[in-house]
Amino acid sequence: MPPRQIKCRECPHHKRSCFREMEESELSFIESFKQGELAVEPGAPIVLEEANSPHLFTVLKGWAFRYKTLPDGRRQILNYALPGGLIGLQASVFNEMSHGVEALTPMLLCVFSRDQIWTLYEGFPSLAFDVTWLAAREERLLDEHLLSVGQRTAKERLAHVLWHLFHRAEELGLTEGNKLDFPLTQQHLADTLGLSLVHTNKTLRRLRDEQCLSWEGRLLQIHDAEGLRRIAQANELSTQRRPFL
Amino acid sequence: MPPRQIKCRECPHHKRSCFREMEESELSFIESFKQGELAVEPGAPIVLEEANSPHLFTVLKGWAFRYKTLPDGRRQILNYALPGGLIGLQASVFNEMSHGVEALTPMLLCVFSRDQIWTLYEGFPSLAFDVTWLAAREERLLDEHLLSVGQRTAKERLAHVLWHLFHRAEELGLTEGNKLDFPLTQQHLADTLGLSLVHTNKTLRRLRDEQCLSWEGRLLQIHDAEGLRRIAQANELSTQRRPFL
DNA sequence: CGCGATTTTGAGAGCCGTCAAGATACGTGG
DNA sequence: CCACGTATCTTGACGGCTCTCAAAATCGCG
Repeated sequence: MPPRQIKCRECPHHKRSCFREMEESELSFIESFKQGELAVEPGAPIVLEEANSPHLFTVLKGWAFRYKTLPDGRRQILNYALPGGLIGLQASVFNEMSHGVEALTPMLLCVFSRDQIWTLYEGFPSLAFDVTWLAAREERLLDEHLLSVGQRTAKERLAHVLWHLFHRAEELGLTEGNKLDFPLTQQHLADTLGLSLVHTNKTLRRLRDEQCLSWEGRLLQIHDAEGLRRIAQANELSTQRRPFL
Repeated sequence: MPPRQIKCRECPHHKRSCFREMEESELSFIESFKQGELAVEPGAPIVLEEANSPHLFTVLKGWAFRYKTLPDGRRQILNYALPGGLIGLQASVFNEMSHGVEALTPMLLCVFSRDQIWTLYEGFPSLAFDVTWLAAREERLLDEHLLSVGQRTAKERLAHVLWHLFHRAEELGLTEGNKLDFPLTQQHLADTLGLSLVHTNKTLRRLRDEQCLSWEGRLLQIHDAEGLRRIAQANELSTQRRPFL
């Protein structure tokens, strides 16, 4: 299909309040940097775990997840990519990927050539800094996730991810009130939290029984966000404006 | 104490084969960037979990660990910092820290002012790229750690960290044959792996009984590295040369 | 020599995993 | 519109890995 090129300076995402404003010169540089757009279907691989993709992506629309697997098949979901996320930075830096990325919903990706990243560092220090910013953000999310999997109980973990993902979606305007179109299955949650599917299901039931949330089909509703936060012992989150490439 | 300034261009670390070579201009820039040196004692905090340190550090000597804690005191160790590691990048980028760092051994740190990081991005794209490289490396280590804590059994986790840390130390020339001066306590290992101290101890005993390793006092000896790797289902590691600031 | 930190071992409990079976939902083809 | 297959969700029973509690041994150090 012929990619419908959206001009970056007209990109609706740059106008969202959760992203920092860009200067005209930055926008036009990114535009020249952009190779095209890519649409992928749910379940489709965006990067394979062993492969060495020559591309760097920005998420324009949809959800994806990053994961690693052990030789015997056990899978750990590392993080989720939502609009504004960068995919494939590790490959750009190391020339090799050590994790896979798979789409959860229909997605629209902005494609960059990873060779060009060097010209970005040479020509636009402010954008180079943004790339580092995004890498550091991913690191912080992983820190928080690791704290969960290592120290929290099953109930705490579940409360934490759901609370966390809801807030990330909310920042991006994907929610309506306390409602969210939530594309994960319970298996995804289990692989995210290091729990079995069965135990995830039973723990979920307890959270529902306690009126914290409801989840039917793809519709997730958070009825007691503060309760979830308390259960998870989570800190309030700081909502800084972030870069969007 | 008056910091004994080692000139970067004479810094012994830059000559190690695991680090990339730097150009004269890069070295002299880093030198101007350097504020001084800091020595810290074992157990001393380098960055506090809530604090907002104005500094960015490079490890010249010694071991430290990064951690997060829950309000009720449970602690998760996120990663270890060895010579060549960067400490405080998140603070430089976000103006806030979300984890603490504590020294395990006597350390020597190279101190930079985090305000200057911007001039680095403007003046030296190659060094800016190096900062991103290091951030992406930390991300990859966290990915691997999360896979461990989420999916591996106690025995597999223990085999994996010990194997992993031994190799990192080996790269840096801190080992002698299969011997390593290992500064962690079993409590550190437990908090790293998300296990209780007691279970960590018992699992360690099994690895010793199987002749995989021995550990007396601070002396760790790996007798069967390949066995550890097999138990952990770990991939061989790629030893790319990496930047050192 | 004595005290605190660390390591070690045993006993019992509980959180969570595995196994198994059914229920529900959804897309496809007849 | 119904039959059917696949994916997902749900629930119960049972087992085991890991936790907590407790106490003793060992080490490091002033």
